[in-house]
Amino acid sequence: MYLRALIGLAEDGTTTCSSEELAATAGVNSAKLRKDLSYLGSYGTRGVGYDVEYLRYQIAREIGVTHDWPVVIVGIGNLGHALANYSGFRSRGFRVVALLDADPTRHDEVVAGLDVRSFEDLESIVSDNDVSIGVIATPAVAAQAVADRMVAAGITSILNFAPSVLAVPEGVGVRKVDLSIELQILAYHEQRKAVAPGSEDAS
Amino acid sequence: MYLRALIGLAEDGTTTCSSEELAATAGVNSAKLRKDLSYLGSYGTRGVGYDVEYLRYQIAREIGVTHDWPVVIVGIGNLGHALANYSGFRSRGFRVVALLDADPTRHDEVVAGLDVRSFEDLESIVSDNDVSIGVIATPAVAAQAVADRMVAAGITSILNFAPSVLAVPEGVGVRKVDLSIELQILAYHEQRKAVAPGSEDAS
DNA sequence: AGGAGTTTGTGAACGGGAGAACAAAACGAG
DNA sequence: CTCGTTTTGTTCTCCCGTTCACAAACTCCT
Ligand SMILES: NC(=O)c1ccc[n+]([C@@H]2O[C@H](COP(=O)([O-])OP(=O)(O)OC[C@H]3O[C@@H](n4cnc5c(N)ncnc54)[C@H](O)[C@@H]3O)[C@@H](O)[C@H]2O)c1
Ligand SMILES: NC(=O)c1ccc[n+]([C@@H]2O[C@H](COP(=O)([O-])OP(=O)(O)OC[C@H]3O[C@@H](n4cnc5c(N)ncnc54)[C@H](O)[C@@H]3O)[C@@H](O)[C@H]2O)c1
Repeated sequence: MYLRALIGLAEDGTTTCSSEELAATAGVNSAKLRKDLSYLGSYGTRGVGYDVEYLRYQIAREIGVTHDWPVVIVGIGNLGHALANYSGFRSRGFRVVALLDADPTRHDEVVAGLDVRSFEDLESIVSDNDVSIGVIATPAVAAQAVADRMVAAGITSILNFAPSVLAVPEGVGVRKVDLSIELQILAYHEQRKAVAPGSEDAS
Repeated sequence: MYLRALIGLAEDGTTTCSSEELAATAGVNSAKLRKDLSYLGSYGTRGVGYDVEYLRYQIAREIGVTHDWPVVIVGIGNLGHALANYSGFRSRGFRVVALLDADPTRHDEVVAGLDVRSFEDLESIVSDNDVSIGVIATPAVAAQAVADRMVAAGITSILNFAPSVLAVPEGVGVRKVDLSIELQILAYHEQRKAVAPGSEDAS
């Protein structure tokens, strides 16, 4: 989030910023921001603030997005199409190297300049491109099988959009994005507001 | 997550389950699950476990998804199309009542059985359908303006896919889904694995 | 050079979630 | 009816993220 805020500030021509400004831009408390940044090193100047470009590079280096990460997307349905066409990944250090789908009727298609390939090609694509990050956008029933195959092929980080709990070996990272649950959380707070007006907790 | 796990168990024909089973299905610790459920009430039977159907209803009621929530989606680009076509929302208690876009060339289109309408129609749609939840899938630069207008129209919960920090009045709920940040978190752990093998923290 | 004004970096207090552990409750067998 | 078994509900403790508050460090002005 700080990296994103810094990129925004840099685009606006800001060269220097205080922890207060940066925290406001990122939407967090300034003490938290300073403490977070202090874990990376002492990149600020007391009485002055942080150099936007310098701090931006330092955070990017720490996160590991100074070079591009190759990514494969599996499941080129509604969501897979959107992800493949999303330009934001490219500009944030990720490069989609392949789109895979189990459905042979999809293999003719070209999406975002890449042709949809067979899921069978996973292993060769992963080893040829040194891919370590995979995105799962298949139906929930297929997600575990896809994940198993990804892990076997050498992928060690998975972003899962399917609403299912994935079991993976130790050392493999998984993050889950579950849109229905996000909506349900909103609905819960809505209901609370309706039931107990005045005592709602706006988080 | 528990609700989803319960639905899965119910589909498999399970009528009763222990906190241990349910926790394993949902991917959490059983003590945490019991504590979470205890906030809703005492719906289990000691020595037996939980009745799947009963607990499912109780959780759905507590969350507020026993009836459908109307939802509007603003920004029918790549992501908006995917969301509009997603059947999972409907089956989890959400009903997309309108698709809005500022671009007039999109207004001819029909997506998922709904025609894309002008953003100008927001106010009338919200009041006619009693909509309280809005989804933002526009570019980041437009997100704040869209949010302001949503709030003015009466929407009190926003799910934001644009990578920007939204400022909203007290009492309005906002949740953010940021796919790039999810990937960056994965990349960070990847880099740590590469730099310090053996000391990785698989979360 | 020195003092006033800023802003960082960090120690200390706070709050809350997560897990271990156990008493209370339900059930079935004898 | 009683005892043993199972499983919940809850307490207690630990740990970690967040925030406050302040000394240290830097700039600028006189
Ligand atoms: N569309 C959305 O906006 C949205 C929102 C939230 C969650 N999701 C979740 O994302 C996932 C994908 O959603 P969608 O709407 O794109 O579904 P979809 O049905 O449109 O697409 C799924 C694709 O996966 C492919 N597939 C199926 N099994 C496969 C396998 N074993 N290996 C490789 N590919 C396989 C199918 O051929 C299809 O092209 C689902 O789990 C859904 O719940 C989607
Ligand atoms: N496509 C993805 O997979 C993806 C992934 C992550 C994040 N996002 C984010 O989601 C948002 C949408 O992405 P996208 O790929 O669908 O972009 P897109 O450009 O394909 O679609 C954006 C749509 O919003 C409409 N729009 C623009 N300004 C508007 C306004 N003021 N009011 C109403 N509608 C407006 C445009 O006409 C367009 O149809 C972006 O903020 C993007 O960063 C997208």
